Amino acid sequence: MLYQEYLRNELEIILKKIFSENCLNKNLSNNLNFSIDISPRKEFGDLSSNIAMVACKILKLSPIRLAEKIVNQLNKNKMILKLEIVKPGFINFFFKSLFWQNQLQEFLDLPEKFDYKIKSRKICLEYVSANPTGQMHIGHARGAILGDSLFSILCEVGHKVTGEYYINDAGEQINKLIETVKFHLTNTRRVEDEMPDTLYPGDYLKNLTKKIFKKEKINVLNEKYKKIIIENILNDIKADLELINVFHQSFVSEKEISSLQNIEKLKKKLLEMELAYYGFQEKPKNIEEKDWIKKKHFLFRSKKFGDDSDRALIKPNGSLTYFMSDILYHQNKISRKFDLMINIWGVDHFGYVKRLKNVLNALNKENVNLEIKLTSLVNLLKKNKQIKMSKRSGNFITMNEVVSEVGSDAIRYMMISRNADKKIDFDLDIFFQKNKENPVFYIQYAYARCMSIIQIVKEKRKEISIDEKNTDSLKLNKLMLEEEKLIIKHICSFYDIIKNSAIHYEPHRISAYLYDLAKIFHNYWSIGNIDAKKRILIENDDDTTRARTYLVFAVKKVLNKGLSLLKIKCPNKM
RNA sequence: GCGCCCGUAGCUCAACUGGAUAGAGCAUUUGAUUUCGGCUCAAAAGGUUAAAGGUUCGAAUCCUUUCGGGCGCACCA
Repeated sequence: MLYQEYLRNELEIILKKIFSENCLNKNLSNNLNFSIDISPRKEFGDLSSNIAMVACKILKLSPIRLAEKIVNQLNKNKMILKLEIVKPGFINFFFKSLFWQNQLQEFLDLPEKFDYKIKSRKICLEYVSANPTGQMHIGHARGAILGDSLFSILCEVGHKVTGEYYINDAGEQINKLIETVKFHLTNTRRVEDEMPDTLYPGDYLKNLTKKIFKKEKINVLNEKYKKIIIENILNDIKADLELINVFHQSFVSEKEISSLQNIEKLKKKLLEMELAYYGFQEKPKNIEEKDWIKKKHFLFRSKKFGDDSDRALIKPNGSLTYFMSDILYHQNKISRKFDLMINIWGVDHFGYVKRLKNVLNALNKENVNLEIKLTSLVNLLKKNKQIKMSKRSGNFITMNEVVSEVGSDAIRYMMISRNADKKIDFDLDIFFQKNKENPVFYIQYAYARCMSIIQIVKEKRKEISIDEKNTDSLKLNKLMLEEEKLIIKHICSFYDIIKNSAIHYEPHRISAYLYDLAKIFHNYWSIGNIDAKKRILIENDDDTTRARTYLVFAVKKVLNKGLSLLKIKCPNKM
């Protein structure tokens, strides 16, 4: 059992006992959320816990007094070298070396599929969902990679996840797309400037039109052609996504979901439940009186749920708003019986979050579990200057271009290494460097070093004869260095990091963890340069070499698994 | 005008969701290694966590106010 689980169990048993002794229901202790951490400082031992401070209130004891009680019980534990109680009430644990050596063995003995002890849920994870009206840009990549990484992580801990792409293949933006293609069909020789600004600018659609229609003369773009155009764009998007290893299991078409029948059904339900009505929309606060044209819409009673004004569902011309089609889509998801829906949206959709949740909760009797993760903006930097992006002129950097410059690994790392709600300054220059400043290089280099050790042992030190499973004559008591203990501690917390990353939907915890592990491993490596006895491979000392190589196996395993979860390559050589 | 998010070292970011003296990388200064793998390692310096108040054993984290930045608040996406 890894130390987190082990120590938690021990502490919980003790706590229950103390609760009973104090005539309290021992189950009260179940809700206590105490922590077990790697101690932030050496003086604080190997591990530390705040258990006494968290539990003291219910027990009406001072934290120190409670800590003493807990420590008294723990003293019987043979693996513990020393226990200390510090100031406000922390308990610091000092374990025997044997304990950590055993932990390494435990870690490598774990089965391939780790049991995270999480209740498996059926999850619909929606990401990307870029409109099929143009190419992907770097902002799309952020949502795509966050979504895709979350997909891996949620699957890893045991959830059943469907990665889904919602195709906005209906509505206004598609009309605009078709108009743009029509323009290119009939205006082949005109210069860009003459393009009306109601159309999508840029060369992409111009070239696409050429590619699809070649020299065919088309007068009317019927449904068949519309479909072909959208399919072509969608295929380009999928190809771009593949470049950064992003995939979906399910593609859902807006057009199919928002059939007349479904619309009528939803309209009827909304009216019956008095959630919607036909009426005039209020003038928004940021619009001048003179610019405001009063129109009659089909409106959601958003005010009832604390919104400033009621929100349009169906426009005067009968077409759907984005909001309405989102309701249809989510009702469709709900009918597919997911335990949880997670959406990755750009922060510009922020305004919809509350009202979508409100309408879904009102429409459905059962609680709707919808989690919406918003991603902030991405700024591209080159030579310390921001690369200007102008969607209006059509001159924006496509994701494709960024991939061809820095590669998929760099993009993937960068996009998940920051909390979603913070903007990213993506400095492309960093990823051309082959040094510590480039975090991807740094982590991959640690992995390559592990592989190098393993390779040397296999080829030049055959007498060592070791692999992950062959642990004959392995003497882990040779691992006595502080650096080795630190690595073991980190490695054994790996699965907790993944678990927390899944619980909070935060992949950046994994990238940060891998960076830390790479750091302490490089450190371990380099102390061998100062003191030959501390090298991993030592002449004339097979036992130590074997034990240290075994540790390297563990580091390799973690780096490999971590990088694979984030879909970043693990190079054997660099 | 209203709502939400953000503000942490000169720069780019962490901080296990309320824990100990707020940590990393870059840049700066100093040293080690160039022999398992070369852009690797160590040390120093750098902070009133935007500001002020409050909550409690304990606050970057929670509450209130102010300042600054971003986004949203018809339609369009």
